Amino acid sequence: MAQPRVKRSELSTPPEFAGDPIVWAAWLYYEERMTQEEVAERLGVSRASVVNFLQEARDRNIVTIAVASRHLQSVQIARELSRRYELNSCVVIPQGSDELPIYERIGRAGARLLLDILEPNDVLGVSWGRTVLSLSAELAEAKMPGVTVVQIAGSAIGTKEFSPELCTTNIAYRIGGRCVNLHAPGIVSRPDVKKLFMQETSLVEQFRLIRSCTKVLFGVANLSDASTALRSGYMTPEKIKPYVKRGAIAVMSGRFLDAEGHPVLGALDEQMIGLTLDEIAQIPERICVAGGVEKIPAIRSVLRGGYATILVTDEPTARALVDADD
Amino acid sequence: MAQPRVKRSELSTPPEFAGDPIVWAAWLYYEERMTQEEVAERLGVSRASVVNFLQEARDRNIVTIAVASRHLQSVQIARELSRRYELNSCVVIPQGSDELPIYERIGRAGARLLLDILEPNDVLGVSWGRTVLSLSAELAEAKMPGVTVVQIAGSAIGTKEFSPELCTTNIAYRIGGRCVNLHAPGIVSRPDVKKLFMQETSLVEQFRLIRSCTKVLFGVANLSDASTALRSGYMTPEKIKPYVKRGAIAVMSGRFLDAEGHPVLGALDEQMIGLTLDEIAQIPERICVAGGVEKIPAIRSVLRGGYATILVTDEPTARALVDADD
DNA sequence: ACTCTTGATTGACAATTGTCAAGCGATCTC
DNA sequence: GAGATCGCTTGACAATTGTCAATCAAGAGT
Repeated sequence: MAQPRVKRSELSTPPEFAGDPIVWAAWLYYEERMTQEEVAERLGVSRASVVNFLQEARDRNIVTIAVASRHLQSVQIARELSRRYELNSCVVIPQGSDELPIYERIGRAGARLLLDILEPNDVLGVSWGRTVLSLSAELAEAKMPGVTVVQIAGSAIGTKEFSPELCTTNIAYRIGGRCVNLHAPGIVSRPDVKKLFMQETSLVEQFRLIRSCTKVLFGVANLSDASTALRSGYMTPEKIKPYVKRGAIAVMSGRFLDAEGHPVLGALDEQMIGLTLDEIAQIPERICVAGGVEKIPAIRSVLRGGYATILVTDEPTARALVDADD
Repeated sequence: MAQPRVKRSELSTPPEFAGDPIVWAAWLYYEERMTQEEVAERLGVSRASVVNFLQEARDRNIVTIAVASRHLQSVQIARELSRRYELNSCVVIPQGSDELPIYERIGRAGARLLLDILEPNDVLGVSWGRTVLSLSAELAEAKMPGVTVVQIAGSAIGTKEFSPELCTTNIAYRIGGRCVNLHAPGIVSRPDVKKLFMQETSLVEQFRLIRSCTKVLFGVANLSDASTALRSGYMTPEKIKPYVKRGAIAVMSGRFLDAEGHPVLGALDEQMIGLTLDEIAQIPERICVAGGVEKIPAIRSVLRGGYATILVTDEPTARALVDADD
């Protein structure tokens, strides 16, 4: 039954068809449940090659393997969190291998969830940060007709591997939607400079769009430890000092919150270009992706303030949030 | 590090949360790439249980594993078929294990493709048959906003495990769309009975909807061998005799075609309730799911007649169709 | 014509995964 | 309350899968 074994290079294989054995190996293995040995025989290569084909098929997203986010939402601890903080929905990922940093693991769960809840013609506001960037990188490709992705907070300088725009462009590209970036810094030097920027017609239009967001996606940072905001030079310790003095412990989308979830306003707010906390709270569906024990107080603050309708986090953090007494 | 091993039944596990360990096993194994042993340790159960959990997770579609249909379309033989018969797209599945019947394997590929090409607000016409039924059973659950699924050919009596309505209801249920079944037999006893039926307001409305289909899905049957149509009592040998005499070799959606792909009309056409071939040809996107060497002449006839814009078939059949001389 | 480099392929071995019969405990029946 | 039954769990073994260093083919450079 087995065909004679031929090396791939001996077959007349124009380069554009080189994917064939990979696709077929994937089909036979994953859909028809043949063993790798059977696939190898059918394709006329060694089993080791089949292993390589399958690896490449996964890498190139020819096969997709994903845990449906609605099932993560039905996990007990997720339900408890939803009830406690009146969330529309909540995803809790189990404590797993520590090989990947927590924000990548949460980013992946957030990516699955985002695809499940995005609807055609949504306008998705996107803040920026480490977890949001991970989410954008983990997103599977999918066609979501008519979706617009807009940046809701001005940019920081950006390091080699991280620029704020990457969050929006990644997401927009993968879901095949329109991408609208804010062409403005997140913090300008003086309040009057902000006014100048905000009068620019392009920014006026962008803000009109931003205020029509149907969903928004953001992370949360601590003020105490080295967050992306600090490391990226977006904020400096002296700039945030007055906020800390007045009780600020958390930052979301560049804005400050105290432990109770109340906004902490200050001079800097008049220099920031991006949605305010009040404006974010107007958006119907607000997805917060954040986890890790060090962020617990900050996340609690966001939840108490009612700024999130959906939370994606990890198990230890979720337990701490449920156990917290108000 | 390992938690003490506790039996699931010793934990306070209200039945509605019984899925928890299954969901988490799935996440840890498939998303975090832990080994089953690590998962077992983390969950405090034996590895054998993890195997069972993962099995159940797959069965219950908590994890989905699927080969993207657009990659099957890029396979060489599929491109050749597309060029040869001017198809918009073509999916060819490789010859695999013979454990599953050919129509189930093609049904699965068709299911993947359907999800890829369905767009919001589509009106999908669905014929009925063995392969279409398999497709409907293999379809993954997904929300396709605003899609309507309509039956385009009246029903036959239906056997225990197969009723024509199942094709439409399955598809509609899984994509979360509206389901419109034809409440009429596929073949009535006399032409004047058909006229009476067609004047019924409910049928008039249904046919108006059917004629607005944006996509249509159908199989093909041979006339020579025992097709579903014959086995289900929908047609009888004596009824189809006149058609065979005049060259009919294929049936699609209850209507007859000759080897060249030309319609073969006859007395029976005036007793059939359902779309005519001409009406089907008006629909913009026409998906034909059919395979198996015995169906080659019938499929070729459908392709020659230009009744399909998308074909889902298997490799040996595809090769035969490409090699055929016109 | 020879050698070097690159990238795909392979066989042999190690690790992981699937199977299955036996075990265990909860619940039901008489 | 003994015994039967059902469903879930487990340990041990068998089968499958992943790894990796060695090999091979083809093209580039001298």
